[in-house]
Amino acid sequence: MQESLKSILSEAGIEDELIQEIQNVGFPKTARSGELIITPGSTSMHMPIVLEGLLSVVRQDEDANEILLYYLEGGETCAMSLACCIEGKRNDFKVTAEDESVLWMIPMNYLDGWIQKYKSFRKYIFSSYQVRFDELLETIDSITFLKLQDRLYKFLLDKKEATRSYEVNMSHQEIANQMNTSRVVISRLLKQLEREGKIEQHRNRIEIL
DNA sequence: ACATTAAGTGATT
DNA sequence: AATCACTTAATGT
Repeated sequence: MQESLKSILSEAGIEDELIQEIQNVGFPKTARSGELIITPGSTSMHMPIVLEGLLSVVRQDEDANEILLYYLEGGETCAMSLACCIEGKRNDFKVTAEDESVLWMIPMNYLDGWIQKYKSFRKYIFSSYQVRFDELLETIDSITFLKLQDRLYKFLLDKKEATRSYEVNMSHQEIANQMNTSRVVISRLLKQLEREGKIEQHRNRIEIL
């Protein structure tokens, strides 16, 4: 696990000195599949780096409406919790482990200093923002310009990409929640996709063809 | 066998 | 595309 942290960081161009520090002050956190990692309303005191597994970042409003923003995979860090860290604000999103995951948690009080001291760290943070930002743009595009059926198909393909599996183990209800629409609508659209031969349905499971 | 939860469908707005 | 009301199918106890 220390190894994967090391290779992730050096991949990102971070010098050995800082890698050493990150290893010293951080600690590992494992999450079971389905576990909530960041809940809305909490204040995060740590910046997480994903070492293994898959996390989903979901935006939530006060009526518990939800919308999936993006997935986080190995090597990535959560830009949103970072922003919260630095600003000391409350989170207004939730992060869930979609899979057995391992995170490396770094106490936030180190971040400021590192950003000042290490150009490579600054670059790492900024580029992870960049990546997140691009993903958000894509999500916005999809919400604004795609018909719901295309959005749904894209949702499934993204999930496939993220999990590297042709199986999506979600109920219609869960999908509807993440896309902020109703279960009935999802059922109808999935049925259509099935008729078009793009997917195959089973209970609590969808196979992408 | 029965209850519970998931999925399918027509009608209406 | 959302909601209602209802049916049917799958699964757990």
